[in-house]
Amino acid sequence: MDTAAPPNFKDHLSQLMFHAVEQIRTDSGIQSGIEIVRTRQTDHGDYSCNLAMQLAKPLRKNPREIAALLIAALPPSPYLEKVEVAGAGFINFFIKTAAKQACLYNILQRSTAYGTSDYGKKREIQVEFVSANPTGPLHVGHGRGAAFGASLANVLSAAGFTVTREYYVNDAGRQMDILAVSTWLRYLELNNIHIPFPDNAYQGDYVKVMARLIYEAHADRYVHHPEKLLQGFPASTYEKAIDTDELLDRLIANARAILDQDYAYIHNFVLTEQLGDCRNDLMEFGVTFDTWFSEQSLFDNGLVAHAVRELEEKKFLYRQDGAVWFRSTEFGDEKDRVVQRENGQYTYFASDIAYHLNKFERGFETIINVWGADHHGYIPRVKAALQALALDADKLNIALVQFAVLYRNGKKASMSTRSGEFVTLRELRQEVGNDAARFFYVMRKSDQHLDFDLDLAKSQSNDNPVFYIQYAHARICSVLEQWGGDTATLTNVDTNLLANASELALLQRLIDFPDIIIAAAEEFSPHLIAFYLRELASEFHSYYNSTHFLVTNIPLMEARLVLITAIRQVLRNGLALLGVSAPEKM
RNA sequence: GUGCCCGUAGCUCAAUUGGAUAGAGCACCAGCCUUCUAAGCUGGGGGUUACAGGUUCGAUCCCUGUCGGGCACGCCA
Repeated sequence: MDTAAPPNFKDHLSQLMFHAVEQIRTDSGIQSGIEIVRTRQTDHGDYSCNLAMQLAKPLRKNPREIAALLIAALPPSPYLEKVEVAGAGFINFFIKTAAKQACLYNILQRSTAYGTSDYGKKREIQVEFVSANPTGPLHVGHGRGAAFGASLANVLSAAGFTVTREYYVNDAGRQMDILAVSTWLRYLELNNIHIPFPDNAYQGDYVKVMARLIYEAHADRYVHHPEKLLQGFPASTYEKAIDTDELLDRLIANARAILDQDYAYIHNFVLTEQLGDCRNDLMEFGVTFDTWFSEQSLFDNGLVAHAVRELEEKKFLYRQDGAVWFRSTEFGDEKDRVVQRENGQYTYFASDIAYHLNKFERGFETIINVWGADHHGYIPRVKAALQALALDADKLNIALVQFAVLYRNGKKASMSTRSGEFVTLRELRQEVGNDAARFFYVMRKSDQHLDFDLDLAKSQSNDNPVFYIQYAHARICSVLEQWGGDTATLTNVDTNLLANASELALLQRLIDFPDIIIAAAEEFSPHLIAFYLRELASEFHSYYNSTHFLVTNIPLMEARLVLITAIRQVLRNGLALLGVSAPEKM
């Protein structure tokens, strides 16, 4: 067989078509990148091109006629069996079986690198995802963003982009102050000082755990004049204000004043604790980051003030009702937005402008923000700010991820904190396992609501797509183990013997893998990988049931072993993109 | 009320972004294990792509309207 690795057939055909177009019409206006698609039916060949139909109007000619001209002008190719005009003017390409068979060695040789391409030309892409406030454990909603973002980043990287994975840490805002005060109140309780706990402070048990850690390490070291905490709030009014923001803000202000330097200790302690927990949780989930970007650093380095000043100089700010507003309506937003409050505090939006300005200054060619779908209303104002700063807002892509709804026993599992049903990502992972969680989260298009069936995710049955795919991998491992040889020795095998319909279909499926990765990268759609793997596994299981591999005819056996070894490799590589393991035994 | 997203088989979802006869999995019915893992396979029925128009060689996809569902509309993050 031919030892030279065949090219990507899509790219190859696209180039052939480009040359053909140049032959028949030099002023066609077509530069390159002529679209070639896979066909759905085998009698339409392997690949197809609709260019003739698109040229029908400008050339004022019958599309079938144009197709015939294009085919006649096509440069010769060693990989093509035949080319046909079909239907309304489709050009259908049939690839030589030998050329497809030659791809098998390419898969084995490239091993874990098979499927990767240089499509992205090493262009720099940043994917920012999760970015949950470090004020408590990650919940199942964050889980989908984590799984989606991690898989997307893997896919982009495999498609040849240089990817930076980033987590934006909201360590500067009011929410962190609320957590610090909540923890201090719990700590005071451990010191037998009981102040009614506000309804809108952090209620979770993890707050009590942090309080106990401080108590055990420092005893009553941080008990300072708790009576002053109620300043401005006599007991009678306190009870009434138990669920108001005014009370919370007063408690924060008083705690800062009372604790002074020690406030920073508690604030820093709870931040470190929660961020560490979050990082461990994600690491166990197979989700890692290159950069943990601190919101506080934007303030410390003067970047927020800098960004606001830029907007000021460009005349996009004005003062009204004591606050400073950004004229985002000039760029299509529904209303203008406050960047600095009446009390002098910058809004979250202000630091976000600085953050995005900083992202652009770091030189990324594409920036992807993975956000929960509930943030969609926030997009116009961020893009407006970028435009106001004379930046190319189209470089910023927002991937909205819809919520996941958990189902147990066919019924919605409540997600409220009180119910005791699971709310945290960690509990989900413990119940269904990391593999099922990672796979189920990306099994649907990200902008679709996800019904997460807990019972299905746990079930070890053919209904469970994760096990179905992993089972295909384990079956191959089992066959190869019983064969007993080393797959690395399968180098002089006559792959021409792989000629029946299911073998040819599997070959083409394996050849599709790099194109699937590119499509998933282009469309920010890792679910395409999940669907692809389901189909590959399905075709393999069918093949397995119809064909015996370990036959006495040695050349035939070896040819089939080469094929299933290649399938195993693609299953592994695909599962790796999704962060799912490929067990050798099940 | 205004804006964004969505509506595909009984259920959960695909459909190479405007292509050829709209596909899978559950569920239902009928079959396949003394042979490499039955966590598997084979066959069968199931559709006016919410509805009504429009654009063109061609529409699940684009435009308009209606109905239905979700989300967002703060000097919160």
